Amino acid sequence: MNLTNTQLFRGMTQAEIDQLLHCLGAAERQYVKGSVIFPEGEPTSYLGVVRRGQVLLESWDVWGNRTLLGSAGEGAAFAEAYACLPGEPLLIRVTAAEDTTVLLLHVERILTTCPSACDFHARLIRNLLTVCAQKSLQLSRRILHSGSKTIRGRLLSYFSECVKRSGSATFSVPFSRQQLADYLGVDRSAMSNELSKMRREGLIQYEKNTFTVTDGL
Amino acid sequence: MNLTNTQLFRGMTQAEIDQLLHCLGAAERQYVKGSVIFPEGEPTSYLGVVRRGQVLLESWDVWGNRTLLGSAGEGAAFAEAYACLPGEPLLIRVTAAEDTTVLLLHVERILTTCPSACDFHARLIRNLLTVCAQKSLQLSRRILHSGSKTIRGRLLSYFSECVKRSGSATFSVPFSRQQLADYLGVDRSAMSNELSKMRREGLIQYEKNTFTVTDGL
DNA sequence: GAAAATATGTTGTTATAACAACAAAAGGAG
DNA sequence: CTCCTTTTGTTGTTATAACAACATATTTTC
Repeated sequence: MNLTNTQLFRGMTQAEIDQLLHCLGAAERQYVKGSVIFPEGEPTSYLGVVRRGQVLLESWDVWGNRTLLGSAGEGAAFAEAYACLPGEPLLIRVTAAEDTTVLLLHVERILTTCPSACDFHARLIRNLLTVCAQKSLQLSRRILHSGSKTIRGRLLSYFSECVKRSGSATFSVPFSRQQLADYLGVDRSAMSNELSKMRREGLIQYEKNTFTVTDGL
Repeated sequence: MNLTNTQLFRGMTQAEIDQLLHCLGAAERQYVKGSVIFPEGEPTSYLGVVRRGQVLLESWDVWGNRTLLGSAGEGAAFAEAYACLPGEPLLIRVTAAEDTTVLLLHVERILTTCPSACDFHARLIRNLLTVCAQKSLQLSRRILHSGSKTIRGRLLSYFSECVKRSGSATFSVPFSRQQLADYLGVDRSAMSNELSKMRREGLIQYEKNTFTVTDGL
């Protein structure tokens, strides 16, 4: 993943980014599938950017229910809210959904070093704000998808976002069935059942993680 | 509400804030209970700060279910994420829960005007980032409260946050019963029923909007 | 390629929350 | 104070999703 295409480094040249990374003391780390990148309950001073792979943001309650707050694919930032709030313990655990490479940036350095000295540093701060705002919207959408009381309603709400985002009636979801169920806050088997029903009724088609909304949604 | 106590203006003197407000062209507006401050679907260039009263952030799906994303009390900012993302249509509607006075700030002006010229302007941008990050956490908590499949689980999750935030086993919630139900994504009458059960079982006590968790939560 | 592990789909049963309808209480307006 | 409106609580019924258990399919590992 080229960093020039990420939200965080948008508007910068590769040379500027290289200089910035050096100045910020950025570290690149690799994680094997399933390993924990940031544990729940601990604060972090670092914000992450996915260079390769995918990370999951998940939480487990006392009864063992997992909630999936979301995922970050290539180029996406994660844990930026916590990194901006020193000492704030993570409500979620960040894990590698597959073998993943991430870039870790010390947010304090982004915010405190020479904010006026270099042009692109100011740009970086502004980009960070944009990323935070977008993450808020992502979370809002996540909430609205769970607004319906029925499984079908939640699926349709989620699918309609997928259609809008991909600009096509056919799209692939970045989740396994279990993950999607946890994201929508429903039981996996009940969701599988509902998906089958919807397919039988001609509302949708799907093959693995690729879905097509056949009815005009 | 004194602005020196708000997250957005934290660390500034009244004189600095006054100067800033003038420089930013801030506008104060009043809204009667129930009126719409920002309509759903429209973008906004303004971020709001509640000076007096309370605002609600709510959304309605096609089936008529209302979801309450949260509320902003005195001193709290709202719509900051949308204001930071020009052209982004609001997923929610912002209304006055009671007679309310708000301060409206044009975010572009915060971000583009003389970012290096004045000290407290840089401070404002940094504060805005903090506010955005905190809002993200608020939304994350909101999601985690709906993680449990049972009404009781959701109530306990929410109450446990209230206890933590207020630092006391007795706290008041900023919601009516209907609003709390919409916030937790459950039916109001079923929630009332569950609250009664929990009271009978000695888990909680309540009187209007003041709750006490009697069991060590 | 075979075996194991994991993921997905199916069905039936049961618990639970939604829903509807109403009663009671609280709050506001005149 | 009284009437009206709104909010909250109660109960019974019904729809629905959770759950459990299993079958099938897919992926991973050796």
